Amino acid sequence: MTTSTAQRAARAPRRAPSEKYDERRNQLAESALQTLGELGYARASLREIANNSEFSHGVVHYYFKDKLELIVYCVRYYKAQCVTRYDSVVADSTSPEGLLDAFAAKLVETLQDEAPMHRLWYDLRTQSMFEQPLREAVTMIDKTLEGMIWRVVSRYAELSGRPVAMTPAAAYGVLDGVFQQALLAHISGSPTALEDLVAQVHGLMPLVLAA
Amino acid sequence: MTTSTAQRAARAPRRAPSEKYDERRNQLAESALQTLGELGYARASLREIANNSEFSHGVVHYYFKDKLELIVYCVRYYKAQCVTRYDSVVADSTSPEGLLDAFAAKLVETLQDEAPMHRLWYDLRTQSMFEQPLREAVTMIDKTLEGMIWRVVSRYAELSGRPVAMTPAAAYGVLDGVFQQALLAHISGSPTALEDLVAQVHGLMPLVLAA
DNA sequence: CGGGTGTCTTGACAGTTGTCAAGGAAAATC
DNA sequence: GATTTTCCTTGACAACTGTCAAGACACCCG
Repeated sequence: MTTSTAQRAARAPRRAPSEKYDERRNQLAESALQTLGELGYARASLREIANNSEFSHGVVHYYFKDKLELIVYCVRYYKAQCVTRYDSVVADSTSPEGLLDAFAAKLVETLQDEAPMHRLWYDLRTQSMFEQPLREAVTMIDKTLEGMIWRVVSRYAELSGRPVAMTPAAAYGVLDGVFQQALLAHISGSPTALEDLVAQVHGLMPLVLAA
Repeated sequence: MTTSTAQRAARAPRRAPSEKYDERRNQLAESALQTLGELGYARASLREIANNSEFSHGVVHYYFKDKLELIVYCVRYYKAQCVTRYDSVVADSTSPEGLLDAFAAKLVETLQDEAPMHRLWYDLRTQSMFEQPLREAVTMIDKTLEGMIWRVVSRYAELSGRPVAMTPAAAYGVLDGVFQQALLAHISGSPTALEDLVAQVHGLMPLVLAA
């Protein structure tokens, strides 16, 4: 009775016409991600999110139980766009130097074009240190990103004919650290942030391989 | 007229009895840091901060113009406790292995004992990607931390008789990345987070030196 | 065409937030 | 001891938040 939305969320999605339901959820998620990327997790209210969509603020509770459910859905939705980001780099490269150049170029490209999304990700990951409900989704994505980096690194090792000298977690931590630094520098307006990142990655990648 | 606090903040601190003024500011800052470390930047309200002190919520505007001025003051105040953290490691070590062990132990110690402060720092640094007013203070501290790491790394190189193979920024980014990862894992309850950090640091530090 | 269901808007609620003014208490000054 | 200055509390304000109920609109099936 109070539950038209709850029933909806619980029951299996209505067969024929209700990809529309999931479609709306994704539409909401995309608007939300844009607003979240602009304002950050804390300052992005449901009304602001709805304002940046073509709907009104009440509609969120028709498609999502909570603000948290929306956020978590957004995070997972966002993940789908990330995982394959460097697959072409891995697939198309035929030499270690080529892979390195392509990888660095791709890093710079996404840092430039999707800076709001990246800072949102770091925001959410940090917030998960304060809010347990976020932790599961964040941990899952973090593992996914670690795997993504690991595919690049191990392909790089393969092309170099040398084994990787560290664990997947360490390789991810190292590269994530310099990427995060470059993101902050770039958002702060540093004109050399992008080239610095390229230089750092070129300097770092050989070090992840064993002598 | 509306400005008893503004005058106060602007004019040079009253000579004799008014280290009390700065003392209160520091007292407020310490309470605020504790609350901020517990709740994070977004959820730490001025009332909550004041509740965790021995004062009432209105007093904040007597000593600080803004919430932001309080936060920035806290960040700078916090910095003072950080910079010298590894100085003893640098001063007391006589061999590369000894320095490495002492450094890793210190990292684990602070990760364990001051986890809320560390997640607050990462929170504030991330928030500075959304709020320009935070950026200046954050950038300043980040540079300070970079210098702190650089002193460790270059001392390590000195003891090893080999030059450092990367820039201060890169070395800081790398170590900060793995530390942040370990912090998240530790807060998430991973029982191996601390030993993993030790292992990663031991594996990583030799790589920052040139062959 | 009329009833019914899915979709969305509107308006309201209780709670919280930063901010500040008015005033009391305490301390310092004369 | 009286008065001024410093310090702190109290209470209020407007704005904003997540949440949800009541109802309007549109669409489809009988």
